Order: sequence, then C-alpha cells, then structure tokens
Amino acid sequence: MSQTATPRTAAKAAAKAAAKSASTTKPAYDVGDFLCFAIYSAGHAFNRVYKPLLDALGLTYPQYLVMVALWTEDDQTVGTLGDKLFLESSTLTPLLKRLEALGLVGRSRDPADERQVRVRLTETGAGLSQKARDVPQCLLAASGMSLETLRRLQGQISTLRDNLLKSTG
Amino acid sequence: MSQTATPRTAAKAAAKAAAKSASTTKPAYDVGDFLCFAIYSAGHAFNRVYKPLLDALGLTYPQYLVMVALWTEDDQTVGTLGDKLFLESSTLTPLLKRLEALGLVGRSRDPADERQVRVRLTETGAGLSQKARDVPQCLLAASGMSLETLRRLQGQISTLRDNLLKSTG
DNA sequence: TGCTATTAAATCGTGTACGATATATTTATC
DNA sequence: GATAAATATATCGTACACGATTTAATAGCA
Repeated sequence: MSQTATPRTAAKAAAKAAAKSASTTKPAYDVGDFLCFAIYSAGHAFNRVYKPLLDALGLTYPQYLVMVALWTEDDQTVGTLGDKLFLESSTLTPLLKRLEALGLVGRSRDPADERQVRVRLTETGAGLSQKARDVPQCLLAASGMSLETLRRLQGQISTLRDNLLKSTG
Repeated sequence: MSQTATPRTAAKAAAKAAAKSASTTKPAYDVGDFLCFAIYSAGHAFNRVYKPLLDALGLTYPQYLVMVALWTEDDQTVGTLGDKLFLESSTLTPLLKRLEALGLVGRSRDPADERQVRVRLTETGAGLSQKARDVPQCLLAASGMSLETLRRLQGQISTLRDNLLKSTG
C-alpha cells in the first residue's frame, strides 16, 4: 500500500472512487469535502471581491475591518479591537501603524493606564465611511444569495467559530 | 448624523439597534454581522484547532491541504494543485519547496512539457497519511456540530465561494 | 514601602497570500 | 522554421497572522 509507482494514465477516476468508498487505511476524503477548506477558500474569494472596492479606499481587508469597528465605536484600545476581530497585538500593531501612516487613525497611550494604546479615528478616517458606504451592497450582490440565507449562514458560522475557540481552551 | 462624538457609556445597545433599523448615511452594521467576517474569523479559529494536531505532523494548514490533495491523488502539477486549492504559484512554489525540504514530496519538471512541475509524494510523505488519519475526527469533535450540519454548511459555503469567484470574472 | 505577579503592547521569526513581473517552454501562424 | 502569442512556474514586494519573547506599567500583597 505504500506504493511508489505513479498512476499517470487513466483509471484515475476509478482510483478516486475506490478511495472514497472502501479503503480503511487511507483518508477517504477529498480536500473539497472539508468544511474548513470551504471556509478557507471562501475567505480568499471574499478577499478577491473586496480587493478592487477596498483599493479605491486605499485599504486592505483587515484594515477595513478595523475601520468598520472604529466607525461603529470610536476610541478603542488595541486589546478591545483584538477581542472583536480575534486578532493578536502582533497583527494589529503593525496594521494600526499603517492606518496611522495613512492618516486615518491616531494612536496614543491612555494617560490613565499607560499600558494601553487608544486608537481614534482622524477626521479623514471618519470621513472615509462615506466612501465605503455601498461596499456591503456590492458584496451582497456578488454573493448571489439572499440576505436571509447570508444571515442564517453568518449565525451558523459564528457559532461554529465560537465552538472551535471553546474547544482550544 | 455624521457624528464625531463617541458614545462611550451605556446606550450602546440602543445605538446599535437604532443603527440596524434606521440610519441611511452610516454603515448600519457591526463587524460581527458580516458573513465575510464570520468566515474570516472562523478560518482563524480552524487554524487554532488544527495547529497542535498539525504540529505533531510538522505541517502548517496549507501544507496539510496540499498533502491531503496528494494523498487523494498523487503526481499532480503545481497548476492542478493551485486549481484545487485556489492558490497561485507564488504561494505554492515556496510552500512546495518547504515540503520538499521536509522530505515529503519531490518536485521535477515534466519531461513531456518542461514548463510543468510535477509534485509527487515521497515514501515518507505517503506514510504520513497514517499519522494524520484521525485529524478529521478531532476537528469534527471540536466543531460541536453534527456531520449533517457540517456537510450542509460545506455545500452552502462552497456555493457562496463559487458565486463570489464568478462575480470577479 | 518594596517586591512579585499580572497585564498591555510591541518586537521578532516563520509562513502564508497575492499582484506584478520575469523566465522559460510550447504552441500558433506565417 | 523563425517569430509571436500563450502557458507554467518562479521571483519579488507588501501585508497579514501568530507564537514566543520582551518591555513597560499597573495591581496585589506581605
């Protein structure tokens, strides 16, 4: 079973089918059958749709998420943003520095607790929400699904994420 | 309506609810309400669950996906793997070189078409599927969901991904 | 008070990801 | 059969993403 020869010619479909039905020693799955892979690849697909829209704003997708979080509630700490976006400071710190370099946010130590860094929208950053206002509509259209379906999926995937995170402690 | 002041205290839930129903000028969403974000964060959560399991195999998640693809069908080109995993050669080439350095795969130009590089499992690489055989079970358990639910979600998310990719041309 | 433990960001190293470009090989066309 | 167009990888630059570690500040407690 630990063969070295390569099939190369036909009988490929047959081999695949056999693997799917019988074999007890080999993984009987196709990558495409994993939900994790569907999610992994859907994430990339979302990114591809977002790219041209966010390029117009000068943002990457993770940067856009931070901006949405700040448009919803300004003046948050790095830690709070990390909790909401499930990102570590090692990811956020350089990302926020880029947003600061773009003039969209300001970063400053909280005088009441110098360990914390508060992130605030600049006027430019706040104003950008206007230019971004129909991005969600574009995504809705690109998804080819109804709002109801998307909402239902959003709930289920969020639950799945929370279950996964719970399982890791 | 394009306010600059921060809420800061209570009334946050109320503001959120109001934003959900009324507002026509501001993004009326919380990051957490986006399906794209659910998928984005669920991807990270999957990674966190996979990490310790794949560490034992010496693989990263994308590397694991390539290995699964090769366990299912050995001797594939870089392009074929890219089609299946939705990855570019700029991602796969260095990844495959790492798998080669680990002694799990071999890479060689196809004599019949020297443009193509064929990727083949080494004996070690093929044998690794044994050590990886109960990884999917662990993930199933960590998901906290039934196989039916996961399968249904897998189908819907795959459809969503395909819709998104269609929309970008 | 003084010392330790905890907490919050930042830094560092490794590994994706991708667009743009480069290189090399094959195919198409004349 | 030489040249152009197309194809398959590889390379390069930028930006995540995270674990592990570091640094600095606060909190807890004898």
